[in-house]
Amino acid sequence: MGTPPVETIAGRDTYRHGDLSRALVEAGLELARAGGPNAVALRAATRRAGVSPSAAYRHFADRGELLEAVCSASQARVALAIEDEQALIPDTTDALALARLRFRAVGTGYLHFALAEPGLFQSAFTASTDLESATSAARAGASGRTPFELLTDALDGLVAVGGLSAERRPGAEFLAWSAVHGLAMLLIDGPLRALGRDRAETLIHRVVTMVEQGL
Amino acid sequence: MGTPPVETIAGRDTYRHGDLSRALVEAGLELARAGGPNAVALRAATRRAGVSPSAAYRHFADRGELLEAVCSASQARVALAIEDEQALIPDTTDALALARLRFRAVGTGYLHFALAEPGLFQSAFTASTDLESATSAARAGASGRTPFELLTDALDGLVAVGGLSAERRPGAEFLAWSAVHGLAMLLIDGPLRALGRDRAETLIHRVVTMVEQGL
DNA sequence: GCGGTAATGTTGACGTCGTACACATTGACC
DNA sequence: GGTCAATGTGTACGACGTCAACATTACCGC
Repeated sequence: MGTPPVETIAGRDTYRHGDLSRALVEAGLELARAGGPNAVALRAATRRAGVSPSAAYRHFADRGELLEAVCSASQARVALAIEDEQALIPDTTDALALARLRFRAVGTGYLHFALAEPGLFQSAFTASTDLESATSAARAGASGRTPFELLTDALDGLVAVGGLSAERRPGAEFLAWSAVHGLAMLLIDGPLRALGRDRAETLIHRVVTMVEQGL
Repeated sequence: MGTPPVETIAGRDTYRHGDLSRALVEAGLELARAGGPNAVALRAATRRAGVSPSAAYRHFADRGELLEAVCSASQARVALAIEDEQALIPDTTDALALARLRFRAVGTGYLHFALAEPGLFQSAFTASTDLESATSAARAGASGRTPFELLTDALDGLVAVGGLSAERRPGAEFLAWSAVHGLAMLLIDGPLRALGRDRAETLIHRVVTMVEQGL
């Protein structure tokens, strides 16, 4: 007799959670959105998932591994933002103009995401990542490409239509990335934090133009 | 009778410390050098200063204020690095060439410091700072100018000798800073972390050139 | 169907951190 | 010389990451 213990464990009727790994990453994303990478705490994430702190260790070796998963998920969102920006480009028969617009959209999409979701943006790129992992599937958007790959694609597209000489192509992704990433950091974290939306937009346009001309 | 308590408190014979504020900042700098801004812990700093944790609160409102002081000190070192780089420029009568070299030295000094002292560099610029505080005396080098001011000086110098049109001058500091700061981040923290010294040096040269041409 | 095993979650503990409060010590000034 | 403000100490609390021992359950071969 006696009623069986339904919901004895907060928000859960079974002993097993079911999909804790994903739940922790999603909780981590919320924490990152609100407070950046430093706010991604193991205990806070497990609390949100309705699970005891140690449970996280069945899925992640330590906090760093959870943070890395959150980082990958954040990068995937950056990729989506870039793809969205590229999708706004009107149809054109001018291949060169199109390639240029696609290239610019990488930068503007990147920067608009940084402004719209500073916490996620910081988590995406301040948590340490190396070049190999910058091209891993977990960080890709709808097209299956990571932000870094979307950038190299755009540069290759420029070369294909003569918008960039092949001799200047090698390493160009790092030049472009540096400029755009740096502006993002200054706008979010740094001395340009207090800049108004309009001024920020102007700067974004100028930086992307500088890259286009300076490559 | 009985011997008076000499050195009862670790590394100190008096109850008062004497210069705790400075000692804490210096301890904080060591921590930052070794582990970046996240490693700047109040308790660790007080431990190194041979003082109890609460003592720090007589000089800093909270950890954030200590971190900010460490940040200022780190920026002062960046300024010194830039000044050192500029001091290496050989004498020339060609005013334009000199202005260009002085401008480039800002970028290369900045980036060389980032590579040589990544922990300090991160602490200098990731701990949030706004534009007003980017021009405060605590962050200045030997010349009394902050890194940001050294950059604006170099740009003004370029305009003065015709190396940059006056119409392109406004906001140019942000373009230049973005590119250089972004590369620093990618080299230290980001995907370019594993790059060799030579490749990094090549990239540094190219980014500075891109800025020069793209301004 | 049944029992064992591996996967998954819980409990309790330890050492770290930031911070607050009450208390102790001391230099400096009337 | 006594008082006061400045400075440092001790103790405590809650949050954090992490570990080891234990509990519960899904699944797989019999």
